[in-house]
Amino acid sequence: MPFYKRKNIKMQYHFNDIEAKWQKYWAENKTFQASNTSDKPKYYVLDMFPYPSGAGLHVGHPLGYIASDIYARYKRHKGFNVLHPQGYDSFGLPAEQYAIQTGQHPAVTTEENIKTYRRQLDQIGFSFDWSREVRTSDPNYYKWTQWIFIQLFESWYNNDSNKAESIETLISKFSAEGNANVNAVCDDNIEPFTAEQWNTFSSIKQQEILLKYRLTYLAETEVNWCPALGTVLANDEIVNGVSERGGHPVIRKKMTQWSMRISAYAERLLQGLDTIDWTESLKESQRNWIGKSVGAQVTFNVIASATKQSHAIEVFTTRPDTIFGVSFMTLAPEHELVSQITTPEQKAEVEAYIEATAKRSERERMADVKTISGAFTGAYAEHPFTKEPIPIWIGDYVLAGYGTGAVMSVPCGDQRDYDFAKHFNIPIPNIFEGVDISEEAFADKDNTIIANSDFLNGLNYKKATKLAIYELEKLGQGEGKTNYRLRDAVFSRQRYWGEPFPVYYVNGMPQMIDKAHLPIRLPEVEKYLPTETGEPPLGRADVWAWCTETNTVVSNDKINNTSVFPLELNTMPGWAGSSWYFFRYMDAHNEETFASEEALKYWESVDLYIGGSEHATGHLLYSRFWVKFMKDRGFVGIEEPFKKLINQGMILGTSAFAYKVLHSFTVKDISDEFNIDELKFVDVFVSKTTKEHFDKGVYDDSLKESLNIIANIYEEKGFKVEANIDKVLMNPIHIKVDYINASDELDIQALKNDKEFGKDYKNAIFIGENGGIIDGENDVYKVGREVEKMSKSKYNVVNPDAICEQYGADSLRLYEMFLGPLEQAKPWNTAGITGVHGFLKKFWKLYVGDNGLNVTDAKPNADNLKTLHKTIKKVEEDIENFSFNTSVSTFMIACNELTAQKCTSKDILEPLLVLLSPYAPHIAEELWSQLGHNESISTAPFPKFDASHLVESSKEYPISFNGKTKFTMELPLDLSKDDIEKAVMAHEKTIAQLQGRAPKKVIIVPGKIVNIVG
RNA sequence: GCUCAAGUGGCGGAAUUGGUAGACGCGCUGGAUUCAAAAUCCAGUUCUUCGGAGUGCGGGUUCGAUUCCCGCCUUGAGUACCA
Repeated sequence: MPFYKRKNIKMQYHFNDIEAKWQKYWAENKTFQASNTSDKPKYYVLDMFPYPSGAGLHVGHPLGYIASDIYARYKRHKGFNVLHPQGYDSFGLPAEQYAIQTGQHPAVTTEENIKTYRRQLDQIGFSFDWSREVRTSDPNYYKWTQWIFIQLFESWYNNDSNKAESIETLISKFSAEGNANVNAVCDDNIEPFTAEQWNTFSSIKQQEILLKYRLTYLAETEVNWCPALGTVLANDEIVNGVSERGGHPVIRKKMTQWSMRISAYAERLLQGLDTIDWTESLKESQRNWIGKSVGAQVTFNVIASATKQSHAIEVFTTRPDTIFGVSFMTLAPEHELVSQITTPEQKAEVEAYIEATAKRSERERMADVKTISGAFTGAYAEHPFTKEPIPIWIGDYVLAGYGTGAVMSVPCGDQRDYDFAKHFNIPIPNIFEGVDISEEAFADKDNTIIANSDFLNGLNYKKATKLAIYELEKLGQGEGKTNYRLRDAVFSRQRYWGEPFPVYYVNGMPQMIDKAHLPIRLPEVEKYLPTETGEPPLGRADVWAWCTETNTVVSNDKINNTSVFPLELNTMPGWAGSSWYFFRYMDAHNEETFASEEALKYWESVDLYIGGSEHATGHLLYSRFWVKFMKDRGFVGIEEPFKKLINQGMILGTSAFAYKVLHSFTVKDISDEFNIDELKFVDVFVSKTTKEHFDKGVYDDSLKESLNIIANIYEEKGFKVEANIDKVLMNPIHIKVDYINASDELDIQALKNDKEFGKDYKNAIFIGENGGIIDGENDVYKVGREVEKMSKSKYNVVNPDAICEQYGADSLRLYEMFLGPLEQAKPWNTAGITGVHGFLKKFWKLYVGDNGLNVTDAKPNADNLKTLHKTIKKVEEDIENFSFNTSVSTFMIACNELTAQKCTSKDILEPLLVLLSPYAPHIAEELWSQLGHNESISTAPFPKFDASHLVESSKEYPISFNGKTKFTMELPLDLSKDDIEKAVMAHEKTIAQLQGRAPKKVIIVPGKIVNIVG
């Protein structure tokens, strides 16, 4: 850089130097390290756990981090002891898939990715306390994930106390009184036993029984198996019937898996939603996922025939009030009773139907809701009240997995039953008073009056339901019941890169390894694929057996099943580590426990959690589940982990398109020999305006020109061509957004020099807005733009590194906030960043002039004070409301006003810096230090708002006629209504508006408006 | 289908309890400065037939509606035969 440009280097806003300087300062001085003891009130701000992906960050990722960072910094100014940590959810599929492809150990790639991630985060200037960093793949961390798993295994859910208890309490109940009086959440296939029986059961038998009660249990369950990924998936990992990651098909398969008895917590998870400050939409999706329905379980006895023994069908219904409307029953084709009750005459039909439905994939069944299908079993059930026979059908609209897998079909009150009845000509009795059911079912509970229903006649939904349940209970054929859609969560994954279970097997029964010997470290394997025999990747480990004598992991050869036993081959799912990480940040290096009691007590729960809404039914539900469990067992003191939660909206990309002209030519006189390569198109692109004309059917000069060019090229090569203008096509081609300027003009030279794609455009011809071939500066090429999801394939990804280099982190932070409301999806367009960058330059100039610091001890004037206090008020309100976009505007307005006022007063400019510092911390720190401070601005007190500076003596009243503002009038604020009216009526413009008419009414709201009606 | 959001200039968006619709910024237009460009600064920028009209559409409440109520349309997200 030449000398003359360098001489006042201190005077200019050199954001790169400033930002590097302060990032270094913060790191060296541990500015943001939070203490677990403080006189200040605590505040815990957390970002959702990032997975360190290989692609690094794009500008969409830091949006939430910037918002939470602003809030964290603001809270420090407000005198809080702020915990604002960051870490990595570093186990996961992508690293493993990469390992499978390249053979690289996932730990190695994960480490590299974390480095990139960290560098990118650091350059944005976040106030994270990195001393508390956690990584789920770190053995010192997953040691405690394993420990929590053991605690779940050692617990059962007691419905009487409505909480999880130690399994010991259950064992003592069993040995004292058997299981008759145990009210637990457990498997449904439990046989009753007495204390005597329990005490004589073998150890294995006892373990088998206990497994049915434990909060994490091993059971053969029907799971979602993804063959392509070679693993099972949880319900929330499947989107539209295919895997969320990769979009691979998923099939149902029976496997022995670890499961989490989250269903025990269904009601508490539902109730807890009312106590937390989350968005309604997020709570709603959790409510839907939990899917509570209140109704009754009813027993229908199957009418025994000569050949069949008696059976009973259990159904769940939310409408016991409609029990007299039952005209058939429907079982899921998979229902276990189907084969037993089907009559010989119907056997062939039923079996054919079951086979046909089994063939249909889950996806087909979901997609094809309209087709009605089913089969009659030939069997009849007896109505509990009328004792009439009811035909039993099977149909695939009844799901095996919900309720009891069987329904009492009330066609007059349920549209699906109605459609089924119509289709198979089953009678549709009407049990509703004054309702026409000739066209469709009547499902409106609120307006129901029951008829044709014996003792229920004349009752409404509520009363009839109650009475029906009462009568069923009297018969012993039913009871009130609440059902939840929420299923227990499968916890095993057939993967390598996850937490190993602290579990070994003795005679096939799982045994927990004692806490003292944790962590059980992930073993080495030579390949990250399942074994040839279909076992998970850990099946490849040579050293993966547990020795109960040395309490160590030993070589598999030593397995003797007396002292050395095989270890569990599955690993834990991605959500294991992320379900409790917020506790570890409180005390990240504790080796005695997952976090000390004092730390847990001090930090309690996360006060503000910011992240994406995609975790609604996964992470956010599982975390709540684990926290409730940990509270029950006394490990933590809170019921809900995240008090307030905000979902940041997605940042979309603004894709750029160039329009390639494609032409169909009639090639005349094709000679026998020609080189097909010479026929290769030379790409000709037309500018945006031409494309718009073309879409409207206008063939402008630029299009004609481009066709000429193409024709000429052919002619030069010896072909005669005849262009047919109706066959012209225009293909939009994605262009890397890096080469587009603020006016949507393409930098053709830069595009042609692109390392990756430049060669594709080397010979391309661009025709500009004015219709000529672009050669140098003669014309510009404009691209079309469209908002799409930000993705590599659309060439609209913007990397924050480039933004930081060109405009600085403070500009990036401000611009991300300036784009719009935090929670809304919004498009990114780099062009707009010049606005906030220009603001920062102007802001800098307010403090530093060509000759040094501008700031003086001059007394502020009334205008200066008004600007400052208006800004304090607005910025404070905005931050409290998470309306960060409007604060940025407020800063711009303040800067514009103070510049116009030529304000140099330190009394104004110093507090203004504190206001700005959460948003643009680097420039604030720099100017703060130039003002003579030796301490970081980060804990400077937030300026106090003083309303007295905003008091006005007059108001510019809008004078409106019939609600339409016509002109304004400056009037003193202390004027009475009458005086205002007089003054307004005397105004010449009022007289002109009224043209002699007398107004019907004059509305005056002092300090607001005047409205003249008439 | 159901649930939840959201529809305002060329674009991102603002208007916090009903009270001057379009703040702030981008882009655009014109001007200053410059040999020139960048940068910077100044002015203008909803539409308009210059009467007005105007916040997705149609009604309503009100002196007054982007804001409240009713009905519809569109877009996005989630969910999907849940008995």
